Amino acid sequence: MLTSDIPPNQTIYIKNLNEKVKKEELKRSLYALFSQYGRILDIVALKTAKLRGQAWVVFSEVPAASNAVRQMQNFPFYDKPMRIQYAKSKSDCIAKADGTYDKKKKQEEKVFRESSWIVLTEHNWNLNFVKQKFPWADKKRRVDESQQTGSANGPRADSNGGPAAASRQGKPGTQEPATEPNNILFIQNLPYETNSMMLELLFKQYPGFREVRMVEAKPGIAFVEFEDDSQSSVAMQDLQGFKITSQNPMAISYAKK
DNA sequence: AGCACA
Repeated sequence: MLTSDIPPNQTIYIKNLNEKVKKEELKRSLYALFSQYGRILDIVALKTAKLRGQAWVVFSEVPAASNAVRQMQNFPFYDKPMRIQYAKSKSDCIAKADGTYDKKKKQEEKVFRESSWIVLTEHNWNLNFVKQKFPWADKKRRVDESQQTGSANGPRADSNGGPAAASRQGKPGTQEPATEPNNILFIQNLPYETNSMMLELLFKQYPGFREVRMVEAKPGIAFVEFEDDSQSSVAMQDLQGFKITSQNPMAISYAKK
């Protein structure tokens, strides 16, 4: 997501902070620095591997956040220029005040994120493993596939893991796939327990994602809609063969028109 | 680089 695409939020997200500064000191300094823009309701800073060097400052009003984003952009702070954006989501302290905070839902999301992280890790591990072992096979497969599907994208540089079909084996129950590109993808061979949230998590990382539709009457299949054919094709190539469970490589084709 | 609320 382009940073300019993030809608205004009363919380700002700051990165490129000096990681050596202790958490409490960091919060105090951020407070001192940013309270000139408005009332600060909360500051969140964690020092976990993933979150160090970042902080969230929650203002009571959006305009305060806007001014802070603009005016403190690149401000040298403990010898490093701050990089400031709007936060991508609402802070818990706001949601709690709103009454929109839902502890149960949050917990579910967290559990799910953790489990899908494992799946993703496993997925990428498989890919990298296969790529190292059989680079020729991987390349060949990709060429074959892009010809076969008539995709406009063709083989492309791997960014976050590359195509997923490395370990695709037989496709039980696969019907004759539609070969004509479509902005809607047809997913088969999903494990029974798949829900739309899981699929959304996988597919929404690709640009143009619109929605997941599952067919309650028919477990194991789903439709995933993108804005256009080329965007659906990218997702298809990348997630082809993705295993939600080790038994279930996804079989992705274009939906029939 | 990295978007959370221990």
